[in-house]
Amino acid sequence: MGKPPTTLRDIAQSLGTSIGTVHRALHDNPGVSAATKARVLQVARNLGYRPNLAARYLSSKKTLRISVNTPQGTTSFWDEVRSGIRDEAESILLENVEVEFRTCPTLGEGEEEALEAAIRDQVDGIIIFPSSPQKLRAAIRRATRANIPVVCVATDAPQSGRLGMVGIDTLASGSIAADLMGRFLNGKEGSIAVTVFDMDITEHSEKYSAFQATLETFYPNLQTLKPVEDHDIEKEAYRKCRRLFEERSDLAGVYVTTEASIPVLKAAQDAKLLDGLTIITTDLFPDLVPYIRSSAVIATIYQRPHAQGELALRMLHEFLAEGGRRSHQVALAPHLVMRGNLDFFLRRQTQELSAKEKRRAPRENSAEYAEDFA
Amino acid sequence: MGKPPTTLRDIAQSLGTSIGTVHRALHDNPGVSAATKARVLQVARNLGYRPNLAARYLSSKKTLRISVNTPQGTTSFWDEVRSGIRDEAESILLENVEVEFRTCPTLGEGEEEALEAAIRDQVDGIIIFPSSPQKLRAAIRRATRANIPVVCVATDAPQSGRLGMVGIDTLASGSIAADLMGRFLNGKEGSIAVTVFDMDITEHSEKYSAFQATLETFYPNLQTLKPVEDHDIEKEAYRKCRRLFEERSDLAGVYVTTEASIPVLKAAQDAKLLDGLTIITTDLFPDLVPYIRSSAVIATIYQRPHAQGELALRMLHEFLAEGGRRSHQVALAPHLVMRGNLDFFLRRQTQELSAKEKRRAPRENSAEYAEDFA
DNA sequence: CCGAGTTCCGTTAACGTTTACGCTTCCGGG
DNA sequence: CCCGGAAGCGTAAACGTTAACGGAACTCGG
Repeated sequence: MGKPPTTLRDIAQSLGTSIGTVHRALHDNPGVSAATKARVLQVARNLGYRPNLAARYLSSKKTLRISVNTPQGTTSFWDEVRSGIRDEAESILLENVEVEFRTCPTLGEGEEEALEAAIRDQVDGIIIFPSSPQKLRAAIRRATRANIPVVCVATDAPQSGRLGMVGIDTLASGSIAADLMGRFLNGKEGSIAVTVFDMDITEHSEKYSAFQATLETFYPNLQTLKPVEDHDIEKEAYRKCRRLFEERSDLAGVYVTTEASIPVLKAAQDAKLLDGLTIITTDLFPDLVPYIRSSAVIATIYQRPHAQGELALRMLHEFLAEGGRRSHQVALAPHLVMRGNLDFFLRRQTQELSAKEKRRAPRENSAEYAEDFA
Repeated sequence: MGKPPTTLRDIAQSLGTSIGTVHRALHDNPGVSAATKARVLQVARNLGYRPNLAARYLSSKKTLRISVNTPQGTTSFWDEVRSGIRDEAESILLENVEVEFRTCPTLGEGEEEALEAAIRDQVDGIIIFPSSPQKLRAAIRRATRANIPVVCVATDAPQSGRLGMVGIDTLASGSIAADLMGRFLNGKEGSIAVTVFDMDITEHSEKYSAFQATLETFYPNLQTLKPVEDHDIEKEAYRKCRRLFEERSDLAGVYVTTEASIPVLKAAQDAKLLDGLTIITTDLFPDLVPYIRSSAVIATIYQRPHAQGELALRMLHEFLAEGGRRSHQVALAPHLVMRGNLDFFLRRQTQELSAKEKRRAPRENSAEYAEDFA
């Protein structure tokens, strides 16, 4: 149980070699013959060697540089993600993480260039939002080959070799939206519109089909319409929705799966449907608040950007520090925001975005603290 | 920006004294005069000294022992809390945490004794569920005076000197329950029953009043009844609810704020009201699942026990390791579980409870890993 | 005035890793 | 034969903290 962990010296001794050689072998640095290297690796495995991180950090003192490649964004979503990353970086015990933000001004613009820049800069890890996964696949693969782990936030980039990804569980989101929609409409008949960014994005098509499936099973009197793709372009969203609203007289509700809910709401307003429709949106940002308060938006599904940022950084750091232990696919459960609990989330959001007063707060009663810091 | 942090040696040099003296002064160990101690403390503060945790751990190698005092529980809630604590303990980078579980077989039985035992054992920190805060107040104060930080989970113990607490935000819970209740009942009139453990517990009275307030503001045609206190005694819950169900013919819904929903559901069933009532419960455990599937329970508010456990341990560890930086009052947002997303939560629950396959999972592509561990 | 006991403080060896440096051995070209 | 260089390996000094030991000064009873 409590037997002391094996060290480099243990390995060296059991091989009759030196600690330096062992170190070189384990890090495949030059200066070791292939034969000894193999023997070292073998013994290390047998003895169950695991590096002592405290010693490593103390000795090398090299800080891990990680690049955060995210878009500016039109809502506060990405600000929250970034602040989650920052918070997590600061709270790491070994203070050896340094984040560099490479923020793209507009969605999709210069994403690949920013990624290449990060690789060129030899960062130790990358957190990225792949707005169009297939376009970035090659670049991500290049990073991985350059031995830089990449973690995706919010959207996955399948078959890109990325280390992992953290996002919202699409099934949980889509299903709860459908379930609420059905309940709120309470037996009414009609059709439901769903807007997405693009059905080519795995997450979006998954959300859509989860919504559709749940609605079909539990509320067969409601019918899910074909998805409206808005590509996060305000005009496109407005135009397509406006048209839909005028054409479908049996429309009962709308589920906006992306952060682009404002143009949809404007379209509903202009079509004089804002009060008649049951609208469920996604995310939470200032412009949406009045709609929630007035009940025009009955509920919104909060994708916890702050938590996404925290987890992405933690995943990357754990991997870089000890060689990856945790699961590399994190699907968060979304939060549900309605009129009643809206204030709770707004308070928390501003807290997380400023995140100043929560550190170094005055203390009450602690000798340890007095000893160490006073 | 990147100037090197101050070390013990820096302090010693700037004072013309030795590193040993500085160490003794900062830890108020015996062997330093009051005068020099004061000077050391002063200089340390001026130079902004912060201990290097890696060096500390490397040198002392003492493991932090923390005691987890929780009840056995009738649902899986406490199992999940404990497994969250275990997971977090294992994932801590410096592997210096050791948890001792002191589980009380029945609620409230031997709680104080277990706490005293932990203090006697000289643990470094305690995580506790104070089922009746006022009874434990004195004992918690004793722990704090013995310099053992105490963190409360799920329920707070006010004015006990406890280091901090992590739980579910009561306002967010109560309000969302009310908001959903109102929406689901969709304009119907009637009264709503609310069951709690005991109105003396801050959390429960807060949940109740949040529910009541939200319902009153947004759904004035619904009326919140006086709370039913069940004290987590099955018979009491059944009896009181059964009586209420027979007396109030205008009853439209029930909100169970505790994990003791089964007796309430049984009472509703026996009163032939299971289909007529809109029931919102709390927590998620196997016995509740069929009720959710059958829609007898329309929604349940999941209090995220696993996350509570993780955060409690993290709070304690951060405090012990670096002298407490984070906020010491954590209020989590609850999750909403309905038919649609039920499976997501069940899957995740079993995953968290077993928590074996997620560690040391086979890897795909990592040189770092190969180097260090292979 | 001497030894024993305090009080206060300096010194030093750990802890496990990284890194720079230095020492062999071996090989090919002059 | 000797020199330059490279490949392979050992050595040792860091990194910042803890903890044990030792020594100087001072006190006090005998």
